Amino acid sequence: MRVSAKADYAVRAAAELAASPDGPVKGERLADSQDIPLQFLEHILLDLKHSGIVRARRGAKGGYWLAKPAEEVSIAEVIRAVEGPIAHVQSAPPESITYTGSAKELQNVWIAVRASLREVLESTSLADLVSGELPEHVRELADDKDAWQPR
Amino acid sequence: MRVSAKADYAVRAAAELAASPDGPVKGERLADSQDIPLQFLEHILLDLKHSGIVRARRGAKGGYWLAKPAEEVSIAEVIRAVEGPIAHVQSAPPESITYTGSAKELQNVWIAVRASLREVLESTSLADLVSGELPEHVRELADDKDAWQPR
DNA sequence: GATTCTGCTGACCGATTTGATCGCGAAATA
DNA sequence: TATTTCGCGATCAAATCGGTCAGCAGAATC
Repeated sequence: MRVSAKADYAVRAAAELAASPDGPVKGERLADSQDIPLQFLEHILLDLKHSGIVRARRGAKGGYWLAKPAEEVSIAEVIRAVEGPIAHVQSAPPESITYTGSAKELQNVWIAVRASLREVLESTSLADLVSGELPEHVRELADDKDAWQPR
Repeated sequence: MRVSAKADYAVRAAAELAASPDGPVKGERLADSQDIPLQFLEHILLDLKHSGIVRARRGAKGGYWLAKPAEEVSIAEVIRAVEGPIAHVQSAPPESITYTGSAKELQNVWIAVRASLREVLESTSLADLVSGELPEHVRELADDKDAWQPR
């Protein structure tokens, strides 16, 4: 249940694109501004391109830009583009697993886990992220003092 | 953002223990009933023992049992025992990360992600799991038809 | 048309993690 | 003492992670 460097980088790069609405942004500038290794970032941007989140042009005056308005791109989409489906269990989607005996209800728990992740990640768009205006229920989760407590 | 085999196994084994309240249960029986490789499971049970969730005795009549009542053991505890902290980002806790530029708000998102995971995993005890009486908000998440939709 | 710029892409790399097995020692019981 | 069962480190193959390298393919500029 951890967030990989790749996913973190991807969201940050996408946020940077969302904040630069006009014209292509060079990979190098994204790498610099978010302190991400350039060549690693290029692979990530390629993933984002393949899943239709980003578009790109080569050559002088080339670079990357969002394929859709930042309001229409959720953080969940970005993460899925680089990490694949969210909240898989043993590499399988929770709805496809059946448990037996005392663990019968476990499937419902994993489904709930996925649903709660989705509630946060699908409701938050890149526009929300760069503007700082997170959806209300996300803000409430983040504002809870207990949520900042390590465990 | 995936659930490892180890975590899945750990919760299932713990559920099996929660459902066998009297006396020690042999590793072999746990492995059989939940279809988990025995020797792998033994390592997992050792982790659970080290974190005080389970106790064990060797020899004939030996086996494993819960160190606490099943009502007092959350699924979150079990997962932490085998996987470490939940929802770390790049192997660091989200509260320790600071982002710059357009990604400044990202920390709040990761905090919210962790909080939402905790809301599910800390509120659900092994007793809830084996009885099938999941906490209301967990049940609501799992009952939403959209939550069963793959993506 | 040649050059330069920049993205595209596959190959590769070392370290770590994952999912597991083996073997043996140490308790507990009979 | 023999048997049972857990404790635990060693080892292992495969996958993943985080990242680098090198060369090709378009796009713009001169």
